[in-house]
Amino acid sequence: MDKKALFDKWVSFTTSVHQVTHELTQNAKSDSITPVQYNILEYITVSQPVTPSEISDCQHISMPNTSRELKKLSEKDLIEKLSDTEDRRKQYIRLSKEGETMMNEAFAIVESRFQSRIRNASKEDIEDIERAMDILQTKLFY
Amino acid sequence: MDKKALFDKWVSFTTSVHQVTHELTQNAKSDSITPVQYNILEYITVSQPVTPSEISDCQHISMPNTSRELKKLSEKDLIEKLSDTEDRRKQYIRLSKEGETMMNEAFAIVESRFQSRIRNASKEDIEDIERAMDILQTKLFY
DNA sequence: CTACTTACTTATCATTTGATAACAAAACTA
DNA sequence: TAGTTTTGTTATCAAATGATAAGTAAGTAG
Repeated sequence: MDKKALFDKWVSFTTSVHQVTHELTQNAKSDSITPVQYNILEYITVSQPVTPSEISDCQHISMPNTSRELKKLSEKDLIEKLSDTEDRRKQYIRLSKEGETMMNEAFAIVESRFQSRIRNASKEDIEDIERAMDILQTKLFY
Repeated sequence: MDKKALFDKWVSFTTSVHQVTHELTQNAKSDSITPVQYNILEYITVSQPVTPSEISDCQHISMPNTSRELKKLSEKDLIEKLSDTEDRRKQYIRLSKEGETMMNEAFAIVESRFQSRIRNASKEDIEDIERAMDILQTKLFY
């Protein structure tokens, strides 16, 4: 297989990943937050504590818009802001108790859908899947 | 590894896929179309000819909004609408010459970024990547 | 032929998102 | 200390997106 064919395969593969991700995550989030807010919360969940700048960089949202959305999340009591004691310009963002509860619920829905998707997979299948994800994450999606 | 751990790995994996996809595709599209319009064109590109209903289903856009965006793409001469001769309610959407040119340019940018990402991969790496994508597409992202 | 369904369109409205300018406060640097 | 950079905020505006109601035209079923 030449490199052009590998690219085509990559296109098809990523399309499938996006498709399935959408299936598993749709309607999992609470209606009280917007899609962008959910993405931010998801990022905070796996990376906390994070600064607004990091959120801005990783989620590709401008600082003013990041600040606005964080303010809204804060007003909804889903996150907490802590000032860095060293550099008082910086803030550390964490999920609040409520935010954690909300994200746990969302993740539980997604996980149950995920588990039912692999319900019929054999032990060998699971190991194959695991290995394949490791390979791709190391060699392609680093 | 238990199934919970596999789920965690899946979360991390899909996050990476989305991250890298974003890197490779950012600014590849023409400024004259919106992100949603690009997604629609991308779908048409790989699946043409398609009906508005199929676009609506697969891209998760309501029929009224799909219709609106297709109208805009049509006004920009990027797509062509053909009525089905059998069932005259149906339409078949295809890229126009201009639409193809635009999508070819976008894909060329993405592909060159993709190729430079795997520039350092050995022949074995390429084969591993290829196999891993096959496995995941068959067993997980079907 | 009538009623119902399907495929798509038009119009309208509210919300979300993205972009920009202007600002403030803290930290760094020469 | 004066000027610069970093980090974040506020305000404002335009564009993109999502949702809904109402309508048309073609096909289908009784």
